[in-house]
Amino acid sequence: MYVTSPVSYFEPVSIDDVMHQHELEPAVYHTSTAEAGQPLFCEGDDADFVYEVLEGVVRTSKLLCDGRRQVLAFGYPGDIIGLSHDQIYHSDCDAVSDTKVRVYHKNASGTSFADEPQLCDQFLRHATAEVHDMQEHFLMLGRKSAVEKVASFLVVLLDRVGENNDCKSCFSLPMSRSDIADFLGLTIETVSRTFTKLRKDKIIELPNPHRVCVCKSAKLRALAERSS
Amino acid sequence: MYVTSPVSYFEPVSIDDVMHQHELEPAVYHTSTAEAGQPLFCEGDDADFVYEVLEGVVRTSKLLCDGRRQVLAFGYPGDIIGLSHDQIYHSDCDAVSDTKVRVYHKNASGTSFADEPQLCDQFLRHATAEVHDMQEHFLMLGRKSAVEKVASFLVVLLDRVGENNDCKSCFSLPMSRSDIADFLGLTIETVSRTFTKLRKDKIIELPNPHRVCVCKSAKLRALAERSS
DNA sequence: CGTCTATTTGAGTTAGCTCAACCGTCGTGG
DNA sequence: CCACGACGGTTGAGCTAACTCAAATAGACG
Repeated sequence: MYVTSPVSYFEPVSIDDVMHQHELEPAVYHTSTAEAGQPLFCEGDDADFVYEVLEGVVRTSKLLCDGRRQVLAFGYPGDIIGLSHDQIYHSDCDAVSDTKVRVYHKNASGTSFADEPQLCDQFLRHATAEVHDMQEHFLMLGRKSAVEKVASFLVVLLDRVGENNDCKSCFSLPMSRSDIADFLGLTIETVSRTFTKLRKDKIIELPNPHRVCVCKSAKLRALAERSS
Repeated sequence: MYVTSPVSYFEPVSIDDVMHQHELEPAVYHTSTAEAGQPLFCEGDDADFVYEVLEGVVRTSKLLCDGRRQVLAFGYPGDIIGLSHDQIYHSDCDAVSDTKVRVYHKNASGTSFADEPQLCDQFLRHATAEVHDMQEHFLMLGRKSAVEKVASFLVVLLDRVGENNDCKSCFSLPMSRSDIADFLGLTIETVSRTFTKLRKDKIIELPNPHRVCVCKSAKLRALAERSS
């Protein structure tokens, strides 16, 4: 699911499994790739496809007309992107790193999934899980300080993609500081300063700007999880 | 749908209609009332019911352990409250004003709606519409100034429940300043000051703290819709 | 080796916060 | 019937976290 929440309750089930279970023809989907920086879709486009991220990371975002941007979510493998209630995408989606996706073609009959109940139920699970994650993100955007925001962000990634290296847990940060800032509702400078602060406090290490090693995950969680 | 977005594309369809269409027994739901201030459910409770607001206004919110609160949404008639991906509510829900709700009992088989495809499809529409509205709210929480936030909030209500009184459009504001503050990620004082500013600029009138008349809706929209 | 871009760091500013006082309404009890 | 207290809302004054603008640094790439 989307990386918006400090805790993930939802166990993703590949939509592929559901499709196969019900012997839907492979014609209704195919796989595709996108290079880092390439768009998958733009706000306003007809929402003809639903995407499942297989490899890499994508970013969904919305723009204000004066250029301010809000990153809505980073999509990691297993995440479903592009569900829309009205056949139009309401955000931009771009590949952050080189990405492989599975593309589901919308059923010709339009927006209804009622004639594919298993798929519908699966999408409903994804949608409600997404709502849940977005709610955590709300709490973060609305009520947390810069340190709490950055710590929360790192904890989500830690739990989702962290790999243990002798008592440290490391992961890559494919997105730019600007992406992180626009995700957390901060400026690039504040994000950078906050990373530096966490590094100076020996809570994390930054071998390079796109790699994080968490040394004191308990302290990091304490900073993030002032949430109940 | 939830009041989170400056623009509403989704035309709510009462779940009741869907139920009747498919001749589901009335036993699977009933109506209920809640007085202002009463809880409908709490974070952590088993998510046994899904609610549809019929009359009044409800509020969903989450708390940080130190008491900071984020109001996630205000639920107006037609809105669906309480969908969960894992059978547990992840927010509190309380009645803001005296409220009438329709209560849907979860199917005994558990979380799946696959055996009620029409209902599932309808819930999926609600869920994706909710995701859409939440995305607009993200932009607001993350990237807008206090004036833009308050203006956006008023525009949503204007479009949803505004009633024309000679060239003004009026509506009631049943929630407290504190609810509004926690919805917009501001403090009570900032909300109050912003209302005062809009009043002094003759953009709105405040006959009393819980009633708003919008005099210059174009100006209000301009303040809100710096969004694209 | 120079250029370009992303990131970090520094210095000063400000929007919104905190704390405190004040106001108006409403319900209660003398 | 009026005084009083409680509560929600408004206003004021000063503070601070995060912002803006600017400069320094560091890789990446031709």
